[in-house]
Amino acid sequence: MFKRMPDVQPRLADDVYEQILSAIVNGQIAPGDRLIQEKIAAEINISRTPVREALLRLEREGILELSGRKGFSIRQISEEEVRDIYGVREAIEGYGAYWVAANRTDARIQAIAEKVAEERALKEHDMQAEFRINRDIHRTIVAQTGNKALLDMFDSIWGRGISQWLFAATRTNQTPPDPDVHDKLLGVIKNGTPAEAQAAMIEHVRDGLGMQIKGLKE
Amino acid sequence: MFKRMPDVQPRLADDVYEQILSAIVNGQIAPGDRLIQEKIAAEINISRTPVREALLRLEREGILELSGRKGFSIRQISEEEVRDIYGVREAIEGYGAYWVAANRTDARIQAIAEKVAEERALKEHDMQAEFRINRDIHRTIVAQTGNKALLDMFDSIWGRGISQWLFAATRTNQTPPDPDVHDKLLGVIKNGTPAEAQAAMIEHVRDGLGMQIKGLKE
DNA sequence: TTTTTGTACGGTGTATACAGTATACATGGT
DNA sequence: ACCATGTATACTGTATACACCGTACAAAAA
Repeated sequence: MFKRMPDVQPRLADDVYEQILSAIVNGQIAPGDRLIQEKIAAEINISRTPVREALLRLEREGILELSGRKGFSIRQISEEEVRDIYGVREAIEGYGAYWVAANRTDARIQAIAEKVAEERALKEHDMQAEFRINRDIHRTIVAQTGNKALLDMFDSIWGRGISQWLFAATRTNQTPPDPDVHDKLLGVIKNGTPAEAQAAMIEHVRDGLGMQIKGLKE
Repeated sequence: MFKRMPDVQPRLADDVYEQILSAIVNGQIAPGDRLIQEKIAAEINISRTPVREALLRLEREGILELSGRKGFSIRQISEEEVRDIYGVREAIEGYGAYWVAANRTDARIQAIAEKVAEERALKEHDMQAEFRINRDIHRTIVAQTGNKALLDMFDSIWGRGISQWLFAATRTNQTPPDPDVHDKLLGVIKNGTPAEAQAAMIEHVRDGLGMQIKGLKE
């Protein structure tokens, strides 16, 4: 009763972090835009300190970069880095698929199936929505392992690709939003051996890399 | 000529970060010790700001935690978290071993062999030295992929275990520093199929987990 | 014009100052 | 002795102030 005090006092920096990140995902901040500490601080009526903390965190996560004294901006990543990121995804998500297939449960399969259904039900096909649901599906698979550290890695590696993903996706928007692909993947996780599930996931990720590179090259 | 200006001006926070981290690895900071921003700042004659940035980063990386208003301290992790960490290691390092075996090169094998030799040559068997060389071996394997993102993940996940590892190792210091284990692993990477290399690495990591848990339980 | 030099400005990094709150300790009542 | 209450202290989090330096632009020299 009387409401419990939270263990750790909230930090403005966390808010700012969330706001900036979702602004990137929503396309309100584009590559090339300059993020100035004081500007942001003034805009939301707080001081530079928490804003700075948020920006530094985003920098460390590879999402932003600091260009000399011209402020922060979305980091442009090279093709090699994209390949690297997808390599990590193979490692993490492949492991996740393996684990889920090895520790199969109705509840776990169900959780994933729900996300896939969400994708199928998706009406608006803007890139941001596509991105989110796609990430959610993959994230849900990894989340089924119950391994928090693994999920952290997942979030970390997906954070890096954000802007690039959206950029490439916008270019090659012939990209069909085929939920069939995910259905197939789910099928293997549901019925295949762990090794098969892992292989299917890795192949699926590789396909994504192909798209990405194609979008980058044009 | 005339020396080049570094692209980005150095930050005191990075120094502080390194210092605190190595102080942890060297055992100068033990679990339970309280890290107070002002104290640290005074000790190295800088202001609280960069110290705070370093501490926040260490907190985000799961190495430190903030306990109310009692300052930061080394984060104690549960057995479940240890298991999680080792799961991630299986994913990342298993992938690394697979990759190296699949893209075998004399130079790559050599680089790893050198580290293993270093371990064998090790004279002082204090826990910190053991920890470092062990990590270096594993890190070198992953590094051979040339995948920077993967290496980041490696560093990230190893950072979390530091204190726990040292703690457990100190307890069960019957732990023999057997370089044979790593030699065997290297052998599989050198001569086996990629799948075999991956399996060997995963098994090796699992053995490590066993030790860790044992040390934790006592 | 073109190039150099000066200068104001913009932006980060660091230091300091302020506010708020949990913790610790002391004090007094029982 | 023990518990409750008050009060000081010790931290963190946030705001503000200062220092420094690269950039941009303007003015002067060629």
